[in-house]
Amino acid sequence: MTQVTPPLGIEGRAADSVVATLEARIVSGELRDRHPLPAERDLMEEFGASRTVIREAILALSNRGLIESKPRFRPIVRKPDYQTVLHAAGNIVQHLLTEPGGVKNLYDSRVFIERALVREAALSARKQDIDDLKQALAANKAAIPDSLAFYRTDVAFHGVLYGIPRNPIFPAIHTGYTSWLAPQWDKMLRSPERNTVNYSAHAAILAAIIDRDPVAAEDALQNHLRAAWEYVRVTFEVEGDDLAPDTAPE
Amino acid sequence: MTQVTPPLGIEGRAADSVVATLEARIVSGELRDRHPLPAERDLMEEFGASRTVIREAILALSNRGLIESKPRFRPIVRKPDYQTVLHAAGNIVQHLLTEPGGVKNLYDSRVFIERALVREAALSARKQDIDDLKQALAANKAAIPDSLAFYRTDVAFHGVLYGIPRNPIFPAIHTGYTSWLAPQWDKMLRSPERNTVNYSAHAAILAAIIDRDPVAAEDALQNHLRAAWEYVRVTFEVEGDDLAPDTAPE
DNA sequence: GGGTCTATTTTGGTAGGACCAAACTAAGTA
DNA sequence: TACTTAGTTTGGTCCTACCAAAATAGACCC
Repeated sequence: MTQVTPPLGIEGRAADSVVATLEARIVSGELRDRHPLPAERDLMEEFGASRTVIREAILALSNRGLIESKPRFRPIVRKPDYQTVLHAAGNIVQHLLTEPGGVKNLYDSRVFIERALVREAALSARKQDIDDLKQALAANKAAIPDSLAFYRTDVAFHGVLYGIPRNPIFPAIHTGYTSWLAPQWDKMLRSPERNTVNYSAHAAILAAIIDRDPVAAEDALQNHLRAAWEYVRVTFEVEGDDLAPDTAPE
Repeated sequence: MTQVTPPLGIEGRAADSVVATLEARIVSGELRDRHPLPAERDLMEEFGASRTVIREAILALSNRGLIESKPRFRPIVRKPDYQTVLHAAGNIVQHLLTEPGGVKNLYDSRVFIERALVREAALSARKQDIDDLKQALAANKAAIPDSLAFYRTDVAFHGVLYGIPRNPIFPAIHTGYTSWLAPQWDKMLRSPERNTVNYSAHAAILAAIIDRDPVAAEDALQNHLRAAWEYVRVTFEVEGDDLAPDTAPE
């Protein structure tokens, strides 16, 4: 009845302006991080929009990672960081991993990155970095009997490598890799024997870094990750060879 | 009035099941790529859900990149690929770039990746790769007088590097970099003189690759990108020094 | 017959109202 | 002060209605 339908011509969707405004408020801090979003009914009053539009906007923000929206709870504002980006990408990555060669591609990219990381570490790691690696390695060694703890220290050790470039993008990538590849990794059988092998590999990498030998570091890292891949591959017959994308007969 | 409110207890949001089903149909190909999605009213009949729920699901899929939804047009199905991931991340990346040091961080990560890429190229580029690089370089040279065309061939040259590992993730990363950094890049003044400098840098990189000299290739690449950064920095006083995040006074 | 203009039907976008159940608050009680 | 409970938000879902733009069908002309 009381249908006005404003301009609309150039506007596009009405929810977009709401999204943009809320987005700006979140990044500006006007809507504080970790705080709840105003109630939908308040927002619709403020924006003069219907609840439909407000909900649509909230949903969009939620899907973009700017808002954390649990089932029946008040949405929580999440100021975006490098972590958020990876989180947003996560959904789609899951699909890609199911495709033939998907896991291999992702793993290979990880190997590629980490090869460059250890090389960088060997060339320009600071004393602090070396100390961090030593500490992570020690924790790694101590956790050999406990496979679950070992996994955590394993991740932490690699995480130190991602921190060396002093670029927040790399730690985000690291958590991306670990979370995305975790499902594959979790299937892997763990044992103290296996842990010992991995610990030795870590030790070799660190030794090469301390020796300032980028080639040795890169080799050690590559051997380490390649061996790990072979281990999961032969154990579970994951798809994908060294180079061939592998024709998985549907 | 006719309110039933089914189980709901464990279900969570009703749209989720719709999202999951449509998601499965898209990846399975039942909903074909590049084809329009069924009408909302058809979907609500099929799923026995209200239009609200269907729209919510469509919006979610759209924000995840599985659907391309233009203002008033029928949504188009987009089977996810490595490109989609980057696209989905794009929105948030934009915000991060506005923060102090954001552009620098992203650019540095690009330098890091490409250093590793040219290194890899020098070590294991195939004849085909070399030929592609030669061809891209020739196009680059021919485009020196035309700055716009030069930019395109510039991007293409770097793109060849991203293709060498034969991993579809890298080309996706490349388009991510180019699209995300494009706004900064576009502000840069272009000129045949500047183009000549960049062309020479490309030539040096290729020469080092052909010589199978990874160190020289990496150096050439690093010099090239660092010079390019310096150029835009001094021209527009972009925030960010070599290491210091730099306090940009608002 | 093929192409162009027009009337009709579809379809997405938005509004507004209603209801439920879970979450939240506040009052009241032990 | 701590716990219970009644009342009040608030998010989730459904429904009906309407508009305008898009898609389609049909009439029309060349």
